[in-house]
Amino acid sequence: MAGDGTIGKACDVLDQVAAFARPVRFAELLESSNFPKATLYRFLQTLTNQGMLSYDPDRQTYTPGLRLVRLAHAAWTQSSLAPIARPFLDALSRETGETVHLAQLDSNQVLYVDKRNAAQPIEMYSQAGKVGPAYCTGVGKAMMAFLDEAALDRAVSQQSYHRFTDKTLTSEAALRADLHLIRSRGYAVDDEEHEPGIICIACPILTSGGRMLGAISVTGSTERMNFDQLETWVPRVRRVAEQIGAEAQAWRFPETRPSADTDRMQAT
Amino acid sequence: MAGDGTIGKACDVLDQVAAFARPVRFAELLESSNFPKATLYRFLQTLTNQGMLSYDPDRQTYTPGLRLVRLAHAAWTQSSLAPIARPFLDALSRETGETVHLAQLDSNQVLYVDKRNAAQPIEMYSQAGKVGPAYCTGVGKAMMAFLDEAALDRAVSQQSYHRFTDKTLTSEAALRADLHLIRSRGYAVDDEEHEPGIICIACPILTSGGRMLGAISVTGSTERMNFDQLETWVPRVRRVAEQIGAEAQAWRFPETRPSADTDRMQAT
DNA sequence: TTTGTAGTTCCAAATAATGAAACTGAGTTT
DNA sequence: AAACTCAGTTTCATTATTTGGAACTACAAA
Repeated sequence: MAGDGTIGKACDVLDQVAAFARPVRFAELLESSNFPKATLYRFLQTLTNQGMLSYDPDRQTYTPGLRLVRLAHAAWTQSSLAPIARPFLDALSRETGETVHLAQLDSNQVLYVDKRNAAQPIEMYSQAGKVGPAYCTGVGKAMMAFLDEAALDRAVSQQSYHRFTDKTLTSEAALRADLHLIRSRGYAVDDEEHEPGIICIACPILTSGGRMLGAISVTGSTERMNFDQLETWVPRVRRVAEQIGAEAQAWRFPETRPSADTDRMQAT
Repeated sequence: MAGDGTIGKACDVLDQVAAFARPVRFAELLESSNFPKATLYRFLQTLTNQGMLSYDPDRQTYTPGLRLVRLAHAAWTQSSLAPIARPFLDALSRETGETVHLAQLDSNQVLYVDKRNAAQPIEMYSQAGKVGPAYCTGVGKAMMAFLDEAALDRAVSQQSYHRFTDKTLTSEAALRADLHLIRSRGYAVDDEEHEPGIICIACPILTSGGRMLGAISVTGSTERMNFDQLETWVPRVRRVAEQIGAEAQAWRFPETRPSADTDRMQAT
């Protein structure tokens, strides 16, 4: 992808290891990368040494390392969005009784940053950190619709347009039209475009200056409800999104921030 | 710390940004680093460009980037421990009704990888990814006790020995003695060594070859229970630790692993 | 023993990182 | 308005690091 020097290459290697959804051997990585043997080898050494990768000597495999978990923790708690949004998600989840998501845009994909699940208790990293397509999800479209022109063009052109269901929008033109509608209306819907039976409404989170920070959504299933029922939540979701946006903006210069991390650790 | 070339330096910068528990300006970073202006500047550029950092143009501040969250998700799901341990933690939490932790050792600190909270619902990243001291926590001591000699020496010498409470072990000698006991007995206790009123028992997770993978703990408070009551859980915790160890080992070559990630996404 | 496969090390050539110094530009003081 | 800060950005000759073909090792299978 990008190639800013040594650091860029190292990041590529990290992504590659992460892309295998399992512990991976040197040879496999070598095959799927353009790096020469020795070069890749040294990268793996260095990254392992740094804790960015972890190496299992028994099985001779690499996986993404624990240091990433540490750093991601910092990313989450320092983010200008997730910690602020947390209590709002709690409330929205309680009120609606449905699944609630907080997402941000990361290289034109949807990255789920937090979640409240209707049924089960929250599931740690196996939820947050997950990525999904932008062109066929509520949060994805809500976010793209509020990008500035240049960024929107880039985003639209970088979608895969894979047809997940009959209703998936599979062309730039169709997506653009929907985004236009979303922008004027202020919220996005996903009408089984990603998964059959799954519908959702989503609102963007914006600063007063109009910068798009992320999106929140409420998801339902066609088995339990129809679209009209789901759409009754739109005003509420929009208000919550506005509140989050306002609070996020308010932390202009936190100086001392009431750290989302300060909750008693009590862990031993 | 370590300095393997450009990559090591880049990782240092990431850590530095993460260490400020808030969005941080260029000048602040410059002050707290040894890098010359231009060098640091270029690192920040590149890392931001790569999504490892995120830059807020409004406030001119850097924070750890979203790409880290994505990568950490992969680290968690691909880890040979966390996904396997999950159902066991659920069970242990249900049975004991107490707070349960899964931890791994990361540069001789305790890194909490998963958690079940007695009272409240789970708290996302603000829990997993957190780090703590090893010399005065149950999981920390349980893990150190089962390191090989060289690694143990290193670990013991790298603790800070800050006195958190009256009961904190504050010397290498005292810690070594406790670790010796722990090793022979098979479990560790934390008797208010980290926080007053907080007690805990912890068992290491080992492969059959004796490699230490992590530890689990059950935590209680002196207000609700005494040590004897808590220690009745030791056999159970030990058994769970053994089971996790066995399963972790069993995934020698998963080929297709029943991915902890396969839970229906249903997110839009 | 030979052959093959997977991983590791070497070192001269190619490339990228370095950092002092100069520059910019928005805001402030004289 | 000119001079001055201060925070951030760019330049470029020098320096240090990365690079990768090829040679090597270790082990397993034929």
